[in-house]
Amino acid sequence: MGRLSIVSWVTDSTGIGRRGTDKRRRLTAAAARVLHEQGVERTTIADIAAAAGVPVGNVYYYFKTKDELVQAALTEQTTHLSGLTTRLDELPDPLHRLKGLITAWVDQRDVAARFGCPTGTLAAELDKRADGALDVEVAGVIRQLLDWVEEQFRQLGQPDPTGLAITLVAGYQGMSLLANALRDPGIMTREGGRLSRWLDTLATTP
Amino acid sequence: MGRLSIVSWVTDSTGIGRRGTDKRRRLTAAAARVLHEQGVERTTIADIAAAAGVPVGNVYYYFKTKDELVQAALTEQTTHLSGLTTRLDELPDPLHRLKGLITAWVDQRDVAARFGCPTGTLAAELDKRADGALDVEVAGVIRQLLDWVEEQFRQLGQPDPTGLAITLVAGYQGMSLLANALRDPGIMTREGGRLSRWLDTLATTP
DNA sequence: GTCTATATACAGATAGAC
DNA sequence: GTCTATCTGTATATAGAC
Repeated sequence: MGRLSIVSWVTDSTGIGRRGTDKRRRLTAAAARVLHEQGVERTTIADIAAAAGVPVGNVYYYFKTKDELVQAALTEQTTHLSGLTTRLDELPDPLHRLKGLITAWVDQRDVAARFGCPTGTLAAELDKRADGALDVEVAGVIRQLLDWVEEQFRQLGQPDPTGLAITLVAGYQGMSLLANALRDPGIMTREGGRLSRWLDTLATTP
Repeated sequence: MGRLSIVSWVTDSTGIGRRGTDKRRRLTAAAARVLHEQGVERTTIADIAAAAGVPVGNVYYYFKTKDELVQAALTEQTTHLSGLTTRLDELPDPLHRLKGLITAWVDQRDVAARFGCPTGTLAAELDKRADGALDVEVAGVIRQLLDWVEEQFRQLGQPDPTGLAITLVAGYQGMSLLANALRDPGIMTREGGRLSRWLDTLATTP
C-alpha cells in the first residue's frame, strides 16, 4: 500500500497526530458496536453519529465514506483480538491458552445470543456484496484468529494444527450462529464446555 | 395459526388453486435463490422480478410486501429440507442417515463457499432487524433440522441427543461460514470428513 | 473544525389505466 | 391479471456558511 513517504504515512494514514482524534476514536468505537448490533446495511451514518455523540453532519470530516467506517470497525476488531491473545500469551502452556480463549467466548454468551459473533456476522454480510471491497479485510481478521490458534496447536505438538484450528474456530462460529438464531446463551455454555473437553482428549492422546 | 375454517385454509392460505400460480412459483424460487446470493437488504424487488422473468410492476399482485417474499423463501427452504430428510429416511439405519446429511452438505460446498448456508446467512441477517418480524420463522427452519438430527441420535441410543444435534448442526454452520469467508470449498470437505469420523467414534463407543 | 442545507439517487409501495 | 406512472420516504454524500 503506497509508501511513497514514511513521513506522510506516519502523519496522515492512521489519523494519529491530528486534532480531533477523540471524536475519531468515539466514532470508531460506535461504528464497531452499532454495526455489530444492526448490521452494515441497516445502519445509517446517523445511527453511528448518534451513538458516538457526534453531530451527524460532522462525520464526513473524519470518514469520507460509509465503507471507511466499516473498515474502522474491522480495525477495532483486530485490535481487540490482539489484546486478548496478548493476555492469553502470558499463560504458561498452549492448552490453557486455548481454554482461555474458549472461556472468553463463553463469557460473551449474552452478546452472542443477541447479535452473533461480531466478526462472523460481519463476514457473512460483507460476502453478500457484489463489490468484494472489504472481503480481504474481514478474512484477515478471521485469519488472525486462525493463525494464533494454529500456533497453539503446533506448540502442543499436534500433527495437523491447521485443520484443528479450523475445527475450533468453526465450532465457535457455529455455536454463535445457533445461539443467536435460537436466542439461547446456554448453547454457548454447553458447546464451549464440549470444545474444552475435546481439547483435553487431544492433549491426553499423544 | 388460526384455523377458523379448513376450507379457507385450503383455498387461500397457500395460494393453491389460484390462477397465475406459475408466476407465483417462479417468484418464490427466484426469491429463495437471489435472497441467498445477495442477502435480504441488498436485494430489491426488481432483482427478484428479473430473476423470475416476471415484469417488475406485477410482483405486488402476488406478494403484497417484500417481507412476504422473504417468508416465501423460508417456506421454500422448509420444503427443500423436508424433501432431503424424506429421502434420507429411506436409509436403513440412523448412522447412515446422518452421514447422508453430511454428504449432502459437502456436495453443496461450492455454493457454501460462495454464499454460505442459505438458512444460516438468512438467520444472521434477519436477527439484526429491530422488528423481529421473521425471527420465529427462521428459527423454525433451524429447529426443523435440529429435530430431525436429534431423532437420529435418539434412535442410535445416544444419552444426549439434543446436545449432539446442536453440535452437529453448529459444526455445519461453522464450516459453512468459514468456507464462505475464506472462499475455500475445501473446508467443507475436510470438516465434513471430520464430522463423519466423529459420528463413527460415537457409534462404536456405547 | 463544525454544522446546515441540500443535491442526488433509489427503494418500497400504491393508484389506476388497460 | 398485467403494466406504467408516480408518490413517499430515506440514505449517502457534498457545498458551503460559520
